[in-house]
Amino acid sequence: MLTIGKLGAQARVKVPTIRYYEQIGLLPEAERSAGNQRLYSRKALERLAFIRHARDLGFTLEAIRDLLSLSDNPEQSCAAADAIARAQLAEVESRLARLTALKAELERMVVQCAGGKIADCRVIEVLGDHGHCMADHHRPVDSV
Amino acid sequence: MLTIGKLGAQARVKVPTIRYYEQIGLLPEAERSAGNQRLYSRKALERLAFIRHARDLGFTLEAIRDLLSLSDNPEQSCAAADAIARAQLAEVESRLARLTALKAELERMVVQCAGGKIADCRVIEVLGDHGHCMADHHRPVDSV
DNA sequence: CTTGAAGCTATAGTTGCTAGAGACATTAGG
DNA sequence: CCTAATGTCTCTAGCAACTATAGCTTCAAG
Repeated sequence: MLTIGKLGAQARVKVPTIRYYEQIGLLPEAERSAGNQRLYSRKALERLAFIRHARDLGFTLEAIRDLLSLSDNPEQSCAAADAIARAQLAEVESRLARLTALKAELERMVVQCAGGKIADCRVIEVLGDHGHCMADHHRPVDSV
Repeated sequence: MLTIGKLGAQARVKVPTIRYYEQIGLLPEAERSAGNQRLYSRKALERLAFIRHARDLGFTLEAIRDLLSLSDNPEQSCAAADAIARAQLAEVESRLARLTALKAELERMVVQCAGGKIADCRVIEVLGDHGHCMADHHRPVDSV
């Protein structure tokens, strides 16, 4: 049995984050020691590793909740999990496209800034005028 | 003079967002009509367009605050604005790299899911096991 | 002159954590 | 065995950057 600190170290998840996951029901309530400290099994570590990995891949906690409920009921069809992963892939591809356009524009801005005064600064100028845009990146680029 | 709704439409910024920007001091307090409604000049529209564009490019509100104070003092050197833009570019490049790795893994997951039962589903399996990772994307991928 | 859209303020909610306070538990060293 | 340091507990509040709701007032069109 692992204490919360060891668990966090093994899964590379911070301790308050683990407690937060328990609070929102993503992790079951942990067993407790005589002194009321949380104790975790190897199974709990696997579940947390699953969550950590899915977060790294950009899944929201809601999507992870779905995936976990799928893996808790392994007799169902794989289609649902597949759909979640496909949706996630589409999202990632869209973000990639927008980020690429965005990178081009930032590079253009930086190159054009010739080290003069603000008054001539292309960074400021480009930011002030949509007409200078080369690409259609005009949708919120919020989260990976 | 524009009402807040017209301003929002022209800059493609939602009305509550404009009020929020005023509240946090990113926009100056607007003039008011006799009936206490906010009125905006063309200058205000430009400032809001600047913010909108910078947000699209992924600048934080804090970075935008800095850029705006630079553009309010056009006699200074351009170096600070350039530094902000360069930092943003570096951030975007790092996100691009991680997203690309992530996309590869999601594709692999989707391909491997052959439409069977969850018990054989690679989506779940890959997410549960860091050993399956092909790329080093194991850093928080939080925001674009 | 009426009615419906648009505006106002204020507050609370969102996502995914992170940080702090103050109290109790555990462990390593002397 | 005692103590000091570290770890853990609960609870609350805070972060970014909005978004939504409620309950009101104002404005513009017909």
